[in-house]
Amino acid sequence: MSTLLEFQERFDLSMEALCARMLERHQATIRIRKPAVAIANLARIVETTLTLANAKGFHSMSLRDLTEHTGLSMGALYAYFDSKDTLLMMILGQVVVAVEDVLTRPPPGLEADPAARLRWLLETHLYLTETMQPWFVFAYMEAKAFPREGRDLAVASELTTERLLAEALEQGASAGLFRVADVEMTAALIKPLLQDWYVKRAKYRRRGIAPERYAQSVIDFVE
Amino acid sequence: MSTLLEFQERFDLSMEALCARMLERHQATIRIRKPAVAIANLARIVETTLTLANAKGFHSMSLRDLTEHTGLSMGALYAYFDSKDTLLMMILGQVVVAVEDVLTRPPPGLEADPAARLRWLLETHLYLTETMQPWFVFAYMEAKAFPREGRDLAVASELTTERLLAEALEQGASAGLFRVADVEMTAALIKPLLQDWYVKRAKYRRRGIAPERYAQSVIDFVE
DNA sequence: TTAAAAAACGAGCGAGCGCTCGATATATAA
DNA sequence: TTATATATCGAGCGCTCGCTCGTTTTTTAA
Repeated sequence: MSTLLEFQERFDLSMEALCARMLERHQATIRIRKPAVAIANLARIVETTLTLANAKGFHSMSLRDLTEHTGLSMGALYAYFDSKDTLLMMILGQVVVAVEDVLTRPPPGLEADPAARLRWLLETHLYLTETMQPWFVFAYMEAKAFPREGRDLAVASELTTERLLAEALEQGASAGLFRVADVEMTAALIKPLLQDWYVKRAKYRRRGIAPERYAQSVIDFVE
Repeated sequence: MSTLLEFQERFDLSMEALCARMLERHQATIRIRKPAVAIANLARIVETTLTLANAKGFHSMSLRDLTEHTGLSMGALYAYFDSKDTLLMMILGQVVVAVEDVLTRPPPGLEADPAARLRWLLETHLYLTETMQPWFVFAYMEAKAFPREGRDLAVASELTTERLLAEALEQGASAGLFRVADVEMTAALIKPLLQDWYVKRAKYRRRGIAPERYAQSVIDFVE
């Protein structure tokens, strides 16, 4: 059992770190040559996009809104992406990469203990989505507006998470530790509990529920 | 314990019935005088709007898309609503009315049995959202794009559902029937399970899970 | 100090949007 | 049949959108 702070020390998911990785992944399209400048402006662009898009939808956010709130001009924005859809895909891509990086690399020593493995998975998922909350809300809410390629990516990423859950349950069930009638169905019921944490974040904040507390509630609920 | 079919016999939630009620509620704005004509065209408009908006978002659906798929002209559409936002509000309003009609009127005899009351609530919620699935997906996904008035309505409707759940849990807890540490938290955790049914309907359909089966799973999970 | 490279600027483009309105077609009743 | 009420039509208006590109400003290095 660990805490959100411990998680955030292990993984650097700050806006700067995420935008640095974003820059690497999109060197081909980004026309800005100096990394320091590129990362700083990317951070402003992404920050603003997440705020505006999560408030009223990506499609309803115009690029003129974006120029106003970032202080960058139309032309400057297009040095960082070559279309509005590309901007969307850059953000979505970073969410998928983060899920890959964090969730598919459990710390060693968990293979033997199914209960601990499941607990680690639930907890880590909650801490990840807590740290990158606006990113995950964006990916979840804009999913249907993604271009084809992006929708496939989002669906694949969703399935990865659900498979990780199912595997952990399966291991516990065959070790005789869990009583689960239907592994897939149980995994399918856990997923919305994890999603609700970031989609309805305001609801839980209003009630003063900390991420550690929610993690414990979900673990209790599942066990 | 009842079935989806029994539910659908008790409540007429067919497209025609819903559009008939819609016509009553919007006599002031709808310029068509003959009910038969109005209901038939409303049905086509709403059906198409739900399909297109749920596929790519209400904002991305243009009124020209709507003319193509309904066979009605631009001018004809504006005999049924006076703005695109009004169309959105008409659909949302009908969802709210349906929730009011169905969920706040439990059959008599349940007051004494908290377990049965909770079971009825979960089951009825699932059957309602199953019957009006595209309507509920629409209300859920477009919520943030609603005009102010609409967002308030949606939030109020959400709270009603959560309060009904909390009340049922509360009654069971104080009767000593349920062991619930935190009534509000438990209600907050049940909500996403009910929502997942209609939001991710395709996932459950792919797995061949019937609404009765899901209802039973949620009831088991909760109990 | 100066010339080249890098970054930012923002008016203007064509396209598509929500919406209007005078003309037209259809149904109803005299 | 004719007159009136009802319903439908769709070109066109003003506007905002995503995006471009010639120009200007800032940074870098000789």
